[in-house]
Amino acid sequence: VHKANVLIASYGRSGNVENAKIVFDSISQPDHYSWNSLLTSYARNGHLDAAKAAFDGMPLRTVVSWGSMLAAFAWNGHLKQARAVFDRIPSCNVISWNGMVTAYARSGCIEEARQVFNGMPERDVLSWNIMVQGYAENGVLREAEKMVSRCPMHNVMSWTCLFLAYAETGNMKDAKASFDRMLVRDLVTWNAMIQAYTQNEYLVEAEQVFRKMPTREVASWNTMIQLFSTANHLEGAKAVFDEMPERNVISWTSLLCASSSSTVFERMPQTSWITWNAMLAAVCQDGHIEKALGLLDKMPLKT
RNA sequence: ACGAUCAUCGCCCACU
Repeated sequence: VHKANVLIASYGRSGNVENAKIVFDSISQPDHYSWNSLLTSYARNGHLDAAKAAFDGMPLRTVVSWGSMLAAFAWNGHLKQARAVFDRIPSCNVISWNGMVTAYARSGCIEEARQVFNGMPERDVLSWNIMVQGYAENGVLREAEKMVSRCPMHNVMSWTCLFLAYAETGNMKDAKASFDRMLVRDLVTWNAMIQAYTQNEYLVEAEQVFRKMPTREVASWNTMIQLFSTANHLEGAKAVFDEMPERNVISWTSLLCASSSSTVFERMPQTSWITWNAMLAAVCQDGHIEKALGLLDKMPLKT
């Protein structure tokens, strides 16, 4: 049974609701894990009615089932219903509370989110994170900042979210200051820093940060390609590309954007629809209508 | 027997 349950859950995660249901039906004695997995498969993929039916039909509703249902409503924009579910949960845990906070925060009801957050009997890292992200997304940087400093755990993700919110305003002074104030940083933080500099065309600073980084990963290198690309420095971009220890689709696509060259495109080991769009854009820019149409024909997925 | 599988955030890099 438990193997089947895992299957249901993974089908659900990949959006394959039909298969999830088939597996579920093949179980002679589904337990509450099976039911919950089925429920979340529906919930995650927008099948609200099916989710409701599963919820009503299940023999035993655990706090997980309630949580799924809450998330299902929240995801589909039914805040009121989500709230109704929340109010009826027999025994809330942190996750249920977080779910409710998330529901409000994501719908832009940051005040309500805050109220729920304030009423929480206990909070975990996620609770704080959701609030920080919520404030940051709504541009209330002062509150986001307060949240981060009040948070008892040192949480990289919160710090990074706050940093990104500053960076988005284009005020690199504030962004840098918040970066410097961080007590903990991880790769993502560093990557975000060079990315922010690059985007705001502080190319020298970006490269300095890149050099200073304790470790690097593909994303860091990719940003360096883009750095040279924004500087119109094709040779530099190529040099980075050759120098980097490993490459992914994004590396290739970045190089493609820098060079607009179809030879790069042909050499690519993998492509994605973004790659195709990038190539298409480059070809159109050069006015090669025939080529563009040819590309369009060959495109695996048109958007 | 216990455990393991299910719900909430998941933050950084490519086209538009």
